[in-house]
Amino acid sequence: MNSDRISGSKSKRDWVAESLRARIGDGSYAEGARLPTEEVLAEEFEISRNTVRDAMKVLQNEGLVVIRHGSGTYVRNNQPIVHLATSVHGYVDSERFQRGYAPHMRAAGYDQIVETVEIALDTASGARAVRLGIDPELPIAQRQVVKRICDRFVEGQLWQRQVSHFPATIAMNTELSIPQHIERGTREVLRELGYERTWSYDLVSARMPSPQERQSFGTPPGLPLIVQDRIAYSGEQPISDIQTVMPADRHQLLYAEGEVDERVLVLGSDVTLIER
Amino acid sequence: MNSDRISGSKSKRDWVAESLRARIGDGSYAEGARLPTEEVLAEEFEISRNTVRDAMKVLQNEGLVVIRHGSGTYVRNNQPIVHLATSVHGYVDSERFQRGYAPHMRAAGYDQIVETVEIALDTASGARAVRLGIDPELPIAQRQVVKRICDRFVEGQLWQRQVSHFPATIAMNTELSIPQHIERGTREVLRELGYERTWSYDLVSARMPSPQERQSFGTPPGLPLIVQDRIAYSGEQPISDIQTVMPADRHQLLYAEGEVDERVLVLGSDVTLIER
DNA sequence: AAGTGGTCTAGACCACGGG
DNA sequence: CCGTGGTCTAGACCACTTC
Repeated sequence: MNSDRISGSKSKRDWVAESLRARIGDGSYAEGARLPTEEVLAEEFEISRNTVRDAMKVLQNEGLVVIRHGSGTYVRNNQPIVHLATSVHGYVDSERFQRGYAPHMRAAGYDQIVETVEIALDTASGARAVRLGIDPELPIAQRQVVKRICDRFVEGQLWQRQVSHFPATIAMNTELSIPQHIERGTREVLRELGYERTWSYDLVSARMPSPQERQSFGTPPGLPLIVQDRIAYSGEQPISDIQTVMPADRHQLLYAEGEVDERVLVLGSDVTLIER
Repeated sequence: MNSDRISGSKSKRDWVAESLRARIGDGSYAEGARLPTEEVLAEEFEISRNTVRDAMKVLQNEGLVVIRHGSGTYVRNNQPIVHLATSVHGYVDSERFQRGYAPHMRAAGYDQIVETVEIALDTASGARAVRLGIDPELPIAQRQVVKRICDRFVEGQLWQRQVSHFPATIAMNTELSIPQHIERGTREVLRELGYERTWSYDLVSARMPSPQERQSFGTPPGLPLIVQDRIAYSGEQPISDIQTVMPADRHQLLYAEGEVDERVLVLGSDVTLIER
């Protein structure tokens, strides 16, 4: 049944992982199907259950399987949920989620799109201070920023988190420092305050979540987060740093040169443009 | 010494991981320093070595420590090598690395920038076929693509890998299907072939590397890859899908609305623009 | 209640690196 | 060489889901 392990060539763990990987690849274990139990596999491969578990962890970290406590180990469904897109010519406003994203998600059959807003006063330091045009060496009192945390829930689960930072000199004692949804968006509020956005850039990176983040997002181990930082300017003055954190299995970013047109529709119907 | 574990509140593994995390956080274990051996920690926490190892794996997956076989476990150095940027208005050509990136890396003190080129004939399927405007249902013979694999090495280590796909109808039997560096870039070759780029978009995602990729890149466990796909068009005809895969600890993508100017220099001196 | 994965142990032995 | 982490085992018991 099993191609015998060439003794010494690799560890049992890797041998088992490779065997299972092959079975998943050729469809022996179909998508979504439950794998044999650890005990059964241990017998089949004539190794201890602990070693089977090690192999399972390898597969889990590759995102091939999902292990469910008390239930079994399943071949991970291909993540067809790829979507979300943002145009560099648009503006990822901290609270326009409802207008662009939520309707799309609802159309896709998801309900219960909830958005919560929190406010915190924070001190900018390091890279974020620099991006907001604040000298990180200044005393704390002069490095204050208003932090707006916007959590988007889909079906009761955290879908993405957006943390916006505004220099306190701009946002303190304005609508921006009130923990309440702003229907017209923070960009408009900034404009009314005399800081019209004239330029912006995005920084995109990826990292693994902390244990708390993994719990918040409900993501399996081995799933990275995409982090997008959009820094906006009014002339030479940085006015906001909007950070969006998204699990990589449900999000993909789209950046288009010039106008986004119907050609991107080849990607499928799941392209959402936030703000044009 | 240790804050006693509140029995039952959490697993020993998490308790130990948390303790070590705290020590790393407050500097008890400095950056780059070696942690006590697994055996010593097992004694200190009065648990078995296996459980210590489980805790170590947790920390490793968070990117906090690096475990070196035969040597010890070390607090991971912060990766200050963040950089690389690309402008959406530029064109990430499959081989312009030398002109934009290599000089920058050399200026930063890195030497030995090597680029290798391989060619393969492949069959497009699934999402990639769709992006290249090829019906995935067509017979294999009509779904052929020329695949150009471009590996960039820095100091003998794989730094990033670029895999370009061109429809075979365009690239077959042209300079594009010869495994040799193209100094003027593939964009120019396409133009000469009558396919001038008129539009493009990027898809950015992140995922964990496969075991082979981890080995190629020499990255530690728990480090994701950033994947950028740039799809270029000539009119309505997709002409290339250039995929760049980069470890997330050494790369960050920069997308700017309008022209990139000196304002991004606040990010530091490590901003490289590939092709304007 | 039965079944499945999660935690933990004690110990043996292997593989790698330079304390 | 010695010390370090890596692999593997057999088994006990716990936690979760419901096959």
